[in-house]
Amino acid sequence: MPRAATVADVAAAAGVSRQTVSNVLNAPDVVRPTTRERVERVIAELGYRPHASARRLRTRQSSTLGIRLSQVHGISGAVLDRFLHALVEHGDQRDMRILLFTAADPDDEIRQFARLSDGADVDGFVVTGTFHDDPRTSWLREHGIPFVTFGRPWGLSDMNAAPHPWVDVDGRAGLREATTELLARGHRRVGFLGWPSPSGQGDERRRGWRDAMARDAMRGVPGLDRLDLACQDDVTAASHTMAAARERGIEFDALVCASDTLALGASFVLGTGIPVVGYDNTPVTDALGISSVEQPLAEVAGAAFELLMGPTGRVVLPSATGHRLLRPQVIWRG
Amino acid sequence: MPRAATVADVAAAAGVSRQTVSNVLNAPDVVRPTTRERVERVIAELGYRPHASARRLRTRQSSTLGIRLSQVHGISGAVLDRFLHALVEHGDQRDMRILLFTAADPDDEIRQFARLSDGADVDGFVVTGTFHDDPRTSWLREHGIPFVTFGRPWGLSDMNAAPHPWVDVDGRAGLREATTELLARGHRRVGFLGWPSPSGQGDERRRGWRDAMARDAMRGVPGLDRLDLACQDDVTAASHTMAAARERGIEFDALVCASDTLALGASFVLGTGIPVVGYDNTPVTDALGISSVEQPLAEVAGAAFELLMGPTGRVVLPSATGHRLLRPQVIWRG
DNA sequence: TCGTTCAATATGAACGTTCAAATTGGCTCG
DNA sequence: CGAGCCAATTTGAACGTTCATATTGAACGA
Repeated sequence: MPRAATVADVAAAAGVSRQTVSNVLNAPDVVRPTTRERVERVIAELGYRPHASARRLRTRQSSTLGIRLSQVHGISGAVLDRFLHALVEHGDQRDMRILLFTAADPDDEIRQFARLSDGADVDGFVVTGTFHDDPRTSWLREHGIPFVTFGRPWGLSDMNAAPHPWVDVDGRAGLREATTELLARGHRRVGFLGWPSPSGQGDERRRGWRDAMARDAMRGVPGLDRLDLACQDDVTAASHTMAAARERGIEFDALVCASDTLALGASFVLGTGIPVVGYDNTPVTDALGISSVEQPLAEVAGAAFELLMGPTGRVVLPSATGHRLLRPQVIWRG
Repeated sequence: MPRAATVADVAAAAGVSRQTVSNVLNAPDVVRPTTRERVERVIAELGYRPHASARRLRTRQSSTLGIRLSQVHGISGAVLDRFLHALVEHGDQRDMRILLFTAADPDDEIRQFARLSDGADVDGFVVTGTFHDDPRTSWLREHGIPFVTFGRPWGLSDMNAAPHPWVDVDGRAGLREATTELLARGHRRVGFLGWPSPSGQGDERRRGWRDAMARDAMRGVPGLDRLDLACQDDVTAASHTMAAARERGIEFDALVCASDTLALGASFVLGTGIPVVGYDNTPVTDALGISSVEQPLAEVAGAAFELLMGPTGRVVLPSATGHRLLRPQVIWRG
């Protein structure tokens, strides 16, 4: 393989200076059209491609975002998968790359933040799975490193005044929509199977179900609390919880769940007659014909870039810390 | 945030030259211990971290491997997930990074190869999901770009004389082991549900089942072919195929499958009495208590690096194209 | 005593790009 | 007709590191 062409080679072959070649690539409008065409032709002939590291060294930006590849997370691992895919595709359009790293725990993740940003490996981070009093976001903020979270900053009184940009999916709206539709289809005793409180996302989803139930149903139905179940995010636990509820004499018309894992476990007990709605639209629910709430991951990825880069071509420390709350979509099946 | 420290800063503070600082990091043994300690102390004080892009520019290697993040892959998406995780962790130890890219089809993937390697974004690639007459591997070979495949070069008469390094998991051994164990437990009519031939991996797994059946069972059992079923890799298709077989009067003691997807579909029809073994050990089988063959993905990742870098610290065009065929492990459940 | 050798460290250049500032030359206008 | 302007292009330097080579000084043998 011959040595790769450089700007100097292109410049010589086209009879212009290095800078003009650079301009053809980075600021085409300042170059006279005839010159531009000539240079472009030479670039194509030589198969010239700018050396990424040289460019990064000079411009002092890596055009790369870091994201933690979290440890496998049960049945809904596909969510991170799809999110990653969306990030990479969106990044392509913006000339950004995605670099993976792993971490054992939040502190370790902070150590990786330091390593990657000190080494100028990345311009910023996409932080997933935020939680109450998240040490990661405060660390990044203190160190002036750009980032955006997928997940809102739980525990704040006013989400709109968050100290950093975030994107999230409105699980409450998702479950409200699912429940409302079930009620519209004539179901009355629509139950909820979620996670024990407190849980940021879990409680939001529960609220969505309550919203719909309080507004629409509750005519001659016992207290909502009887239909409100919770257990660990585990298939077997979900089955047990549902079976126990039945034994206590609680009957369900339909069920909405905080996750596909719970939906799967519940559907074994409820059988095929009673509609169950899960959350995350994992391949399993697709395969089994269970309805599910799907997060708009492509839009989440787009919003993440938008918040981090704005209309500009580079990652900036966002002065106005925006946010985006996206609506999920219910996929009906069966 | 103050400007990050550079080798020059460290050198000045420690009263040595740039090169000595560089040596402390890259060739500690040529520096006198007392000097080394002094420099190391200064490095710690200043929080110096080498600038990755500058180093890459100078050394002409990116210390990065590219891997395609393939489009969603049904129920066994978790496999790529876990493989990625293993790659990243292993890469950490070798000071290598993993860069993601996406591609719509093999030709597009080749275009990405060109883009990333011309731009010196990566030193090489990990290519997954090889198939018969794979244009990707020939392209990479022709262009002198280092790579290793996860998946053997299907279609060759002699795998040991492959034109490029590869790692793969011995699915045949996995299914042989699973089947042998079922026979040892007293099952006789052990069926196989796989994919239609020809299929590299699928046929290998079928062979594993046949190995065990031919060796151990077949005393007073009808022809193997009756117990050998195939359908698309789809839960519903698997259920239908099993149901149809039953209607034709074929009875099973146990079943081994080419994938967890098939195992899932089959287990719905067979119920809980008849043991089913899947392939890939996805979270679903774990959740449902279905046995499954697990691929040693961490070892695959290790072998990939080993083949690509050898004992050296850098990616090299492997002159001797080695390979590694790893044994999977059956996870018994239920 | 004086070259010779070798370990330890220092110096200058180079990797390929873009930034900042300088140069060129055609055009307008008083 | 010359000063002034502007678009187009060029030039020199710099980003932070490591390579290749040079320099230093102490130890050694004849």
